[in-house]
Amino acid sequence: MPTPERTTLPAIVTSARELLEERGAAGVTMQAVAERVGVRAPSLYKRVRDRDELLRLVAEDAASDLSRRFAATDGTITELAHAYRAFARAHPMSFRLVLDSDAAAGAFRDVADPIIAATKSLEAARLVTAWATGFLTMELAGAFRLGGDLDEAYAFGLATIVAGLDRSR
Amino acid sequence: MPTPERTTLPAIVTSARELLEERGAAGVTMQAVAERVGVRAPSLYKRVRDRDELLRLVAEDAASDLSRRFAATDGTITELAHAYRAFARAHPMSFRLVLDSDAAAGAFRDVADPIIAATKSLEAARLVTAWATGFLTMELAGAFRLGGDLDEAYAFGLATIVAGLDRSR
DNA sequence: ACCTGAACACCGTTCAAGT
DNA sequence: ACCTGAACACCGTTCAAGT
Repeated sequence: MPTPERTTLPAIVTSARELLEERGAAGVTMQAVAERVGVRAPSLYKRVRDRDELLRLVAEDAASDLSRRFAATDGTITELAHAYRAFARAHPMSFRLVLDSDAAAGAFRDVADPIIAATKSLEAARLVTAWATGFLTMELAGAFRLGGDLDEAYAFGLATIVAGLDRSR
Repeated sequence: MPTPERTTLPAIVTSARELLEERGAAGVTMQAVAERVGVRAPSLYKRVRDRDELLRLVAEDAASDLSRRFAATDGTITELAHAYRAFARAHPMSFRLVLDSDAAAGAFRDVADPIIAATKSLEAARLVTAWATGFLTMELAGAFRLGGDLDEAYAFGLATIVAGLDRSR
């Protein structure tokens, strides 16, 4: 006799992502997700193979958020860089999860396109993306300990890279 | 009646770091470390407050490795960037651990100095460090999926940044 | 067809008891 | 003074039994 579904995959992913931001990756336990979604932990395994797959789905959800933010800009490097930083600061744990190798499997695919379009070169896109990713990783990790205005530092970095790209043309 | 010490803190940190590289951060369990060091898990708590502190010590150990590599260069940006990449590829898990916020507490301190010395400016040092850190994070995560020679991409990035820095002077 | 309690293996950590 | 077995709380995961 069929039983009504008491939850859905999207609800599970959403709850997991909330827990990720609230308590960090270690806080995303199957029990906590299940409780938030109104079900017992074993039931989650009807929708998700295991915790690793759930985290991968969360990473993909975050990546699609980011590409939506990119799509909402005018497509210039400056605005893309701004949107990237806004995303990282709004969802720091998601940002870090997306950078995690296991979770990032395909998450960066859609994200890369607008940057390549803006820089008109794969090499240039990689340079800008690597710089922004490293800057934000270090900013979120609190690795910029020597003072200075981080907004300015971000602007300076972008301007310097753009200047270097112009010169090499 | 005193008991002879059956292990030491350095031995524990070394074993933990080996396990980190062999099995990833999740493989660094107190039991695995204890076994490798020839002791039972509860004994580790005589030398280390908890697993988090052990991981912090491992991160500091890795960071001091890196600054030793920096000290072995001639101090130019190019050589520093090269040494950074060589370290990341030789110890990918350690590299990622050092970037982890909890573990990186003070790990980056010594590492930053030679880069500031080479670029002669805090802003420039941050730009170069952010770019290299992001590049290596993405390289290790397999995020550069669109082909191309990564050695060339790394050289191109560095050259472009240096050109940009020259121009803005 | 989905949900659950019970169970298993594993983990971090504490602590009384051994030497 | 250090080491250990036993124990506790917690976690991911499986599965037979319920509806």
